[in-house]
Amino acid sequence: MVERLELRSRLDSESRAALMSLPYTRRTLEPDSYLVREGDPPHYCSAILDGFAFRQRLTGEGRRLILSIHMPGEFVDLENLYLELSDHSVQALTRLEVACVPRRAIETLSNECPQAGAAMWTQTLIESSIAREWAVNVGRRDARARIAHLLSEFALRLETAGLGEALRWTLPMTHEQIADACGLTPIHVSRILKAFAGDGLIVRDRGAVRILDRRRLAEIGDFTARYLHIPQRDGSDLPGVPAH
Amino acid sequence: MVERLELRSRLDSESRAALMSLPYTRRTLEPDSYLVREGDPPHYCSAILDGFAFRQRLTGEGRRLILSIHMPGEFVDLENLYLELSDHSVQALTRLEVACVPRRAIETLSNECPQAGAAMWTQTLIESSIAREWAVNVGRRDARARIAHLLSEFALRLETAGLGEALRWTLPMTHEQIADACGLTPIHVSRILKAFAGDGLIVRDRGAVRILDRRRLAEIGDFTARYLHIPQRDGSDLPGVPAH
DNA sequence: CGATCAATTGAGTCTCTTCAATACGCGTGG
DNA sequence: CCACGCGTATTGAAGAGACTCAATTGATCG
Repeated sequence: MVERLELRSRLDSESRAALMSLPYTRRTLEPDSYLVREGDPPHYCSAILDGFAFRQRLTGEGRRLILSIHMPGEFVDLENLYLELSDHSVQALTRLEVACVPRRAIETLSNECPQAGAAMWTQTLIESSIAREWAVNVGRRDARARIAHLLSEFALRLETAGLGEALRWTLPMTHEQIADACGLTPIHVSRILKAFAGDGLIVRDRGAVRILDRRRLAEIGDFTARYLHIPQRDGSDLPGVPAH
Repeated sequence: MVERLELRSRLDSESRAALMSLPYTRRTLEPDSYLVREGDPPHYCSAILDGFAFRQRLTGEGRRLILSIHMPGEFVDLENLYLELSDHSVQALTRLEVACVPRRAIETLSNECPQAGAAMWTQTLIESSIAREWAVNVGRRDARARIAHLLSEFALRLETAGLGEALRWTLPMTHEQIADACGLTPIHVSRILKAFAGDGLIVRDRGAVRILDRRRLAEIGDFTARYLHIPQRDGSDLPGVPAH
């Protein structure tokens, strides 16, 4: 189950075995409960087995920005591996199953098996890349594009994780969460989602958003996939993303 | 000269020696010239010896967001070490002296000397943390606070690099660059800087901003230092930052 | 069947943007 | 040394996108 973590890096069997033999404890978390709290020293890194999580930071005035969404197969909190104190929180978006690995075990692994370390390092680099795109999104796009971009990124990452059909392309976020992910107010998010629904791009059911037309959302959201650094086997386009 | 890179990580003499013996070539770049171009495969990682650089990304509509500022003693483009294509550009902000290290040499080093690898990994984690804060800044603060935050971060990092006095606390950015760093227009930046100057927080000379009152800027900008992960020897406050 | 939380709708406001014109600083060349 | 040109900064006025406030609806759950 922890194996599909490293889709993106070449691992030999030895590294793979080392990763597989990491000690862990399984935990289940309810929505909104904290995996990591801002200001805590990090003791564990968790790999998501099932469900979604998100990262967030608060301003001094108590305003929130959601920084990223995490899916099954991803490690959360490798970001704090070598840092003293966590600079942000990680919370469960849905009911969440995680495998908690002691931080020390990961440090030891990456010392003894540089290839596995490089694979994890690579994941943190990809997450930085996503963070940069996120900043561009909230900093330089209008509200429609921000939301469309969020949906597009989610859809493509869902697909990459092999979960698109299974979850029926449903983003389990409330308007308030979407607003905090895009630097908007929930009221404005509501209006824009309504317009998207009217245009047949999405449907809304029970506080979640189901994606219907990825292609058009990608256009509206100025979405391109390069920043996700998804390995390309062949030269073909990624689905739902306009050519370059 | 490359030695001061690793202020934040504990390195034994062996790792230090390995880092010091990395092969490199020295290059000088004029302002605005590219160190890394979006879409290029990364062949080198550069350590800044003198001057400032910045990272940027463009939207499909050609709008720019500046993602970070880099100072002497920092590696740029470790971010692309294990990635196929660069997802952003790095440009010289001022005249720039860099030491270019072949990517392969760094990979080899981090395989053979995990401690040095961890030190570099740590630097990339800190940069992600800065990127997250940057996203919060453009996503959830008003224009005044964004600019004040940018100035505060710059001031503290200058100091950490030991360059505050030497450079007289001067941020060598045009209004347009500040605007692109904060997700604003240069016109609005101009107005706000004028107000800051009127309040005695800064002075402007020749398209650069000199910082006068760090403490007040930090308040206005909702600036706290945790996200920079600057190692604290003693329990004392960082200068120019309000006590938590 | 209230209670509660999320979403919706409308009206008015404000920050920041856009557009346009002008001024300034600085290097170049006459 | 001054005129010219260019990039950057400034200023004003008008407009737009997103926000705030407030009231209403809707869904879910005990």
